[in-house]
Amino acid sequence: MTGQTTPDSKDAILDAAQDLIARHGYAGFSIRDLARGSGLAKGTIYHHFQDKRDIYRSVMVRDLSQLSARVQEAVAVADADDPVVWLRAFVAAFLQQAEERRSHIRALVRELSAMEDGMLQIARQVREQVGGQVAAVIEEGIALGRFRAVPPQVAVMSLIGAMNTYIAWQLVVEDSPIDAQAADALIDFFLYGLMKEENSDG
Amino acid sequence: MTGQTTPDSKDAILDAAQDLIARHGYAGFSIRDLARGSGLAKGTIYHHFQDKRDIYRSVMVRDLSQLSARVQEAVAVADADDPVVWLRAFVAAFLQQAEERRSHIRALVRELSAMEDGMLQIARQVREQVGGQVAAVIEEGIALGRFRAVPPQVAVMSLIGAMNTYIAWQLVVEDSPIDAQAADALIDFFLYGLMKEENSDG
Amino acid sequence: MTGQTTPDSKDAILDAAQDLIARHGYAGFSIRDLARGSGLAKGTIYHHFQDKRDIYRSVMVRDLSQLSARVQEAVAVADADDPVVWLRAFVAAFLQQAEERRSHIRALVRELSAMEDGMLQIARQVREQVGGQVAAVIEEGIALGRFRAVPPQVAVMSLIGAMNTYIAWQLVVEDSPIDAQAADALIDFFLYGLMKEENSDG
Amino acid sequence: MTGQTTPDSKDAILDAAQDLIARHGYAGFSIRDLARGSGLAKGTIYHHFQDKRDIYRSVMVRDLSQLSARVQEAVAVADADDPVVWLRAFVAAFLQQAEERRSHIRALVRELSAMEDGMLQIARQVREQVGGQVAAVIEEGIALGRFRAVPPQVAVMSLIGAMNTYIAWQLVVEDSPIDAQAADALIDFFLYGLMKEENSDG
DNA sequence: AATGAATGAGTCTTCATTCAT
DNA sequence: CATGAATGAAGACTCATTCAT
Repeated sequence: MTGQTTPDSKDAILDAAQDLIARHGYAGFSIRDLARGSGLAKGTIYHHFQDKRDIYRSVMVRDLSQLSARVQEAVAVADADDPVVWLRAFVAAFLQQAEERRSHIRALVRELSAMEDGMLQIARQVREQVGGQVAAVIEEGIALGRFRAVPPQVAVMSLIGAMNTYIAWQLVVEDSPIDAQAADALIDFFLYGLMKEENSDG
Repeated sequence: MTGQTTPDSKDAILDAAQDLIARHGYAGFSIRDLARGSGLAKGTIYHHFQDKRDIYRSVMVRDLSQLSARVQEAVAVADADDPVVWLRAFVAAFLQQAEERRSHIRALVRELSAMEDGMLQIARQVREQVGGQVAAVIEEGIALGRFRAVPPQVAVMSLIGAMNTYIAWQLVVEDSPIDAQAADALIDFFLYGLMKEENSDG
Repeated sequence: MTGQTTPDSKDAILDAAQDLIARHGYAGFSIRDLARGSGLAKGTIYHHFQDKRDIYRSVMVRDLSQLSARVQEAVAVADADDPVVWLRAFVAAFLQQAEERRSHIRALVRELSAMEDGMLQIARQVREQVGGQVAAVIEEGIALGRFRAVPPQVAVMSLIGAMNTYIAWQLVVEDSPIDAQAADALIDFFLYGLMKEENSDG
Repeated sequence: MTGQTTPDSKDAILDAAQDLIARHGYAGFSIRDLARGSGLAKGTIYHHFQDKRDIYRSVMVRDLSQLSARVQEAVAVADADDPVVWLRAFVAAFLQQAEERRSHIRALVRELSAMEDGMLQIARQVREQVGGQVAAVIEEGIALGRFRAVPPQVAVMSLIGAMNTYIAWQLVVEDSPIDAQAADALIDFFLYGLMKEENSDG
């Protein structure tokens, strides 16, 4: 009943493409490899997608929405009433996502600047969605009198920035896994700067 | 004054390559374009460099050292005795550098994960050099009793992370210039989290 | 009214093919474009025709017979007793046909030499049919004592040749419409060479 | 001393291309075959020419100028004072050229309508050059009182048209050689229509 | 130091065609 | 009658690189 368009091999292509883009970037992956990787003929790929760019675009759209959804979902279970708890859950989910999708992160990072306008809008949406949620929680914390009155955007940038840099160096440069303890130190530092007088969460 | 060995066309190649890499990334730029851009013949390029990788490596080495030197230089004039003043100068210099080298930043961001080991070591050196300097200043601030006792690496990551994220979104995604006020808010938030009881710097 | 066997989509394909062949020639048109142009799926085209060649052949057969029929028909109304009147009517009909089917003419011209034997036979038939008719009229004129005794084939070639060259340059090279006055001058010159002593026709 | 740019392999490519275009037309010949035919690598072809179109253009330019030059040259030896002699020489040279370059003629005929503007201008120049010469001779004949006063363009079209049609059917459709006797009849018919009272030339 | 000719593997993409549904 | 998924060969063209001059 639902418009099922046999997304069988289209997904196979997308899967293989995601992997290849993660490893070699846009310019660096070839349709030939994609055919090999997806088990389909080159022609078939062009039956499902118009372009190399079209494939790239589709992969990125799919991935960004997955990323967003997964973080959302992970955060949903946290106690929504306590901003501190929520933020800790968010950091944990975000870093875990990164850990699980190492190579994908690399691709995103690498291709960020090569993105075309259509893509960037999607990226912007994800940012606004995720960043907006974090900002809302921070504002709530301020309203509750638990956080001091800082511009929420600045706080969001600091938090996500610290995480991103940590991820970039840990996963991309050092090629070593996420360290839970380091992650804790990170959120602690952030919360200290954010909170009023009482300790982080002790 | 410096021992200039008239590396005339070698620099021309490097200049053209820097521009091209900034625009298209490693896999996306071609020797043909490089020849066109530098005004030399393809053969000549191979007379000066062994490889495409060799060109890439050379560009990155030159750029990273320039980046590092410029930040160093800008920070040198700041009052080295007051950690707060130093950190503010550092943030200003770092962001200004980014502003001036937009396209180069894009390239660095994009190519980070594609870097080979040799390159990564250079990147690591820069990080250690720059990050180490920041960490040293923070440690000094802690020793002086002006900052609270946090793991310096965490603080460094938070500061550089916030800046990077800000830069990435401002320059790469939004394509708009660095905003001095936003930069101030950023360092204020960071310093508040870092300092003991007194306000950021008044 | 006519025994129409509802060859619905077969004609749609032929129509689209005629247009495409006119524009790009045999090797230059693709089944994909044909599918797009006819509003049918590629598979459907192969349901109606065996081959790309088969499509081509069918288009040409249809077009040549249309061409022939239309000229025939136009000439039928002319006074069949006066060869001069008939020839003038023929030239007029021929040139008008060309005017109406510009692009088709182009295709025919372009593909003439690439035609396979089967096609050439059809072309030959048309030539013999049309040329034979003209030759017959000329012979009749000779018999009536109005034309001088020339080899009819030579006369036919001169007339059709002049028209073809005129058409080729006017429609194909210059891309400008048929000029009635020029057409008159053409037939006048021809008739003068053909006729005995009296003037062309006043 | 002359700017010799080693036109060695460039000519080899042009030669092979001329042959292939003659046989298969523009859309029908492939760079791969061209490489094979010229004994060079695919890359080398693109070192000398920008495009497939560029190759095509170059071949046509070269051929058209050759054609024009050869006819010119052949006609130069004829008695320039007698227009009738000149015209007979012209027809002979033109038909002989056609005979010698069968396949080339086919290509020209076939590709006429696919020609781009640049090419058409060249074709136009050749036409004006050749046609203009013929027209001049006819005008001279009129001035000398040997030909009747006809619009020279019409006469030129009739003559060249008859020849072209003859060539087209003989070489392209029938694939049989030029017949000297038929050629004679052709020019005779033309001259009769052109001349005043005396016989063709006997 | 510099060139331009040459290469062949590789690029993305389109081709005509088949076939299960 | 009609489709759309699938194919692999072939399409034009670019690649990084070599080498004689």
